[in-house]
Amino acid sequence: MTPANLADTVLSAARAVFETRGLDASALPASTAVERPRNPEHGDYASTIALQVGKKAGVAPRELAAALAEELGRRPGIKSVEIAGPGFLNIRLDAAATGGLARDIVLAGSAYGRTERFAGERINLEFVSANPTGPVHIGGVRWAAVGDALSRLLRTAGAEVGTEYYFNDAGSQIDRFARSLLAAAKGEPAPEDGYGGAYIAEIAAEVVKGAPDVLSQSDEAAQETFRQVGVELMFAEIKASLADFGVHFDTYFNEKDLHDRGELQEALDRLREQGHIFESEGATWLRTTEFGDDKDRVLRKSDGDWTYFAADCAYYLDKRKRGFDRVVIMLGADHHGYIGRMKAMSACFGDDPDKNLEILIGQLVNLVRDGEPVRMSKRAGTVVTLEDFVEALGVDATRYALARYSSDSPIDIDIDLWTKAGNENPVYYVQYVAARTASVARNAADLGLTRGDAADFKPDLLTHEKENALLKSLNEYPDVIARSAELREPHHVARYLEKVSGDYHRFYGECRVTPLGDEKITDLHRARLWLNDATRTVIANGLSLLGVSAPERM
RNA sequence: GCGCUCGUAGCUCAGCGGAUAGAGCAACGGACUUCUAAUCCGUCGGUCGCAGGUUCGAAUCCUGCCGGGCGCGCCA
Repeated sequence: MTPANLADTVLSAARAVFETRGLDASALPASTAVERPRNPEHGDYASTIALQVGKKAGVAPRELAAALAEELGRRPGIKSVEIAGPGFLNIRLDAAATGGLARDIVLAGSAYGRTERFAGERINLEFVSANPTGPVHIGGVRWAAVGDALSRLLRTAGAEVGTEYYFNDAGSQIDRFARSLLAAAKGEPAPEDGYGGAYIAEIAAEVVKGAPDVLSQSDEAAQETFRQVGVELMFAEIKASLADFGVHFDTYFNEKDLHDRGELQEALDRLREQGHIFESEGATWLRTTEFGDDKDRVLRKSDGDWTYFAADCAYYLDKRKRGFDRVVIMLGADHHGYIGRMKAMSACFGDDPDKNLEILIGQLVNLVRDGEPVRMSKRAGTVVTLEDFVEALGVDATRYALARYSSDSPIDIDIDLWTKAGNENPVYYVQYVAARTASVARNAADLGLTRGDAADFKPDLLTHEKENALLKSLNEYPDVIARSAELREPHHVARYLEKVSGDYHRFYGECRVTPLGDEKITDLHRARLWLNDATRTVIANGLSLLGVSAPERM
């Protein structure tokens, strides 16, 4: 029995009680949940439903709880129900009902944890979105890890997800990039407003290698070559470093296409139809203040040029036209000022900004060595890059470290901590369970111990306190995923895996899986092997959501 | 000034309106002739920033204040 099943059972028992007592069933919630009490004396699971609906239904919570306890106690799989405090229901399950899940988990394999929670929802996730003027830097790194994990989470929870990287290779930033390349190729110092760092010289050298006569051209023509080829090289490098990091995007979207296809004008027309456009001081404005923004925003400047915000509008409209119900954009904390205008823009299109547009803000990340933030990259000069992270920690530790914390909190990633081989390093702690379960399974196979047929599995043998705790944790996995996906917070998955890891290590310490010496193989050994393998399944599935490997050996 | 965000153990952080607020680190003390000790167990450690409010019940929701971070352009 899963927690979700139990919750349904509680609700149906409540309905039965309401019916026999002639109570108003509208006081009951559409769905309920059971929680796992901290204190083991409070049972395997607890329900607060009597507390929640007692008053509404006009019955004292304890009285309602008593009736519910009686009804619930008759349901299959439930060993006992006690009433505690003001009306808590403390529920204990039959060992077989809990233990049976170990088999279900093993048989489901990599599909364990999948739900249909978000079935039918089309969600667009945009993250990283750095322009190709340099390597992916620290601001994008957090979202590369978190955004990618979120996309995997949402897919596992049943959503149809499109990941997207938005860039602009035509703006003034790119001009500065091109001028910087040209200067580097000519051995001149970087322009005052240009880009520094060794990568500029490297890219410039690459360009010259591919087009040896470039420096004999006029500065104007040369700069154009550097712009085109340089952007191509830079973008290839960005994609390669993201790929090395395990991150792939379904769509790389160039702002230029919005211009070429006239989508900015289309967005403007659409907004005008909705009645939110006005002209002032020669410019064209969107009245975003109508929907709570601080000030109205210019879409088209008095010189006729489009603003960046106009492209944002067109891009949003483009995503919506492609059928995405939810447009999710992940930005760094320095961009949180955009939320107001973006939400208002969505409303101006006639959308519901609470539903159709989500903007997630990620706080700052520091890479820390010896207690001091690492500020500079060897290659990029002014900032720390994705490669710096991976070089310092490796892919697994980097992804785990970034996905482990709420994006709302600024974090320091300590190089010493995340490269340690010990339980103070969370990624090792969790991966060690993957290795340990694999090792136990190998040893079992060597001794001729196999799980046997699913039909012969005896879940009621798993009665040890540590077995019970581990089973309950494993059973929470689908709920953790669904909740994590709903909140857009992958860090819950990491925290959950750490909890499962602790439960497994404690189980391992007290419950021997493989037979000792010439001990005979028993049903208990086999039952524990099911539990061992179920643990490996959950750890492997969870780590894969975070893009982290589940090694067989360490 | 306005807006967003954070404030929980010495440190780094979890915490779904529920019961005695948790984990890791640090400190101290234990556990390997047996499945990986990269592990486990125990001890120590709290005005959940402050003050009100809502609630049967608040770290959690609301309001105000204090403190830290960030943002407030016809820039990109």
